Amino acid sequence: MCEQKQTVKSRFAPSPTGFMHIGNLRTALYSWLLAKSLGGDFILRIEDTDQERLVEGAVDVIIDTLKMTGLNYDEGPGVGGEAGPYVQSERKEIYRKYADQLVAQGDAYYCFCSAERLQQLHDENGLGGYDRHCRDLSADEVAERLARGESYVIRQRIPLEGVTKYYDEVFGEIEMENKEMQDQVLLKADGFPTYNFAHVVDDHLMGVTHVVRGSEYLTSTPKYALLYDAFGWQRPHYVHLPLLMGRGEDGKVSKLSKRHGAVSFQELVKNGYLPQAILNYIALLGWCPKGNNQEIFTLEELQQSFSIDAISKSPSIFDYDKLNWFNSEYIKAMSAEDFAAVALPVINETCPSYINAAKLAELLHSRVTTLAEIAAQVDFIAGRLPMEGDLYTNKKNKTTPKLCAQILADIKPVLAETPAWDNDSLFALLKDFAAETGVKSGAVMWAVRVAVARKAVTPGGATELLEVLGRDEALARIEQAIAELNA
RNA sequence: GGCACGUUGGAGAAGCGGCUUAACUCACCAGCCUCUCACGCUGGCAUUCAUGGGUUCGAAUCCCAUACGUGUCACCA
Repeated sequence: MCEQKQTVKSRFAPSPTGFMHIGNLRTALYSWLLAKSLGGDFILRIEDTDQERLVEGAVDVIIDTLKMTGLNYDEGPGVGGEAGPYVQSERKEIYRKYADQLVAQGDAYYCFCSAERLQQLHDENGLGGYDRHCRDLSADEVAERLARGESYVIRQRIPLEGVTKYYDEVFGEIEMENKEMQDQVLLKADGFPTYNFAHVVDDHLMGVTHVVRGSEYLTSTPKYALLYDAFGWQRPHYVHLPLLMGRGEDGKVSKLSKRHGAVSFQELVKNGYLPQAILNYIALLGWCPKGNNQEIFTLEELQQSFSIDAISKSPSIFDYDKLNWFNSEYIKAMSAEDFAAVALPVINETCPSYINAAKLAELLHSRVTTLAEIAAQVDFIAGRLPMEGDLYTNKKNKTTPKLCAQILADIKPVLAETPAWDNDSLFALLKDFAAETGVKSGAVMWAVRVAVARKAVTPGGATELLEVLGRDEALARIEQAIAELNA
């Protein structure tokens, strides 16, 4: 009989902070891709062991994000599973039990040091760790202090000598001298476990085969490996991801954070980015399909071409320019109907009802990089803008305020009488008018567009704007423009 | 400061010892298209892969050193 192959199981284990950091989302994506590309399961676990940082509704944010991005999970809050509960605060007793086992084995010990004492151990830079003050307390003393009800934590007893190594699927062999490691806290004074302990216990109990997380854990993983060894558990495959960085205004690069702009998924969505565009973009930050020559991928395509060995080791900088490009590509790829469905509500909310909203949506479709730009682009339709600067003077079309006044005065009656009010007819009409009067057609278009929009850049040309505005409003604006020009 | 990891253009990156006079994408620049802009199209943009040594007939690709960068040293995850 051949050995049965263990099914792959990966997890996403965020702490509920109230928002989904884009770096965490990418971790979730890669973790999901890894499991799914190998036909495995993906689980969601909530790491809420820090009682001081609890945020209401934060778990919903995580679940909603996974739902919106299509990263469905096979086990976790809301869907259940054999290894539940999947919320760490509900597993407190489990950790206690395993911590006790470690103490009994001599792989962990009670520490009664006060916060003040620990504070003093740190140098002026906040560096320096624990001095192992309680590491060798006698059993009697421990029992006595426990009986007295002294506050304590449980610390991991790291070997003083030797080297711990592990193999990372991305970074390869990682070695760490045991003397470099701290006797980290496993169980806190409030009885909750630390991340360092809880995730190890949970990953084992939940059957996680692949631990996918950011490379900030690269150097603490030996301690976790030691924990697996102490329990006699099989160590999981480690897959550390290169960090997502941001470049600050000072030009310095550091871990992507709020100071670099919008970095949470919901913030980006609020700013008009499409979930799939965001996902596509971050998928390519730190990973690249073999021989890549394309950029746009669906989740299914990503899943098909995903492989660990194509994950890069070097950190990558989050680039809003490229995100914008992805987003505009995704917007352009939307059907006219789908785009109208998202654009129309914005248009109807800001613009008067007599305009041709459908036409406006059509004009906007190729001109918008985020959904949030819609409102900004239609401001001149929503209401008449004040005239700013000398828009009537245009070098290329050789227009001057005087010429424009003339053109507008002449064209107004023609526009008032023309039977059809659609772009094609209007365009033909203005062309003919230009030919008849001997004025450059570009000049006519320019004069009309500026009169009607009072904006240098508009989503559409003169006749398109006329169609959107409708005859009455267009004429009214032209009349106002003539009056202003002659004033 | 100790330790760990990284280093291909402004950004993401392909490349895994000869097919590379370093793909592809974003950004940028120029031109075309054109009723402004956008879209679209065309072209340009690293003689060089952090630097210095080596190994080799041959190196961005292997080795070593240096520099620089980032991460980490919490009763936070």
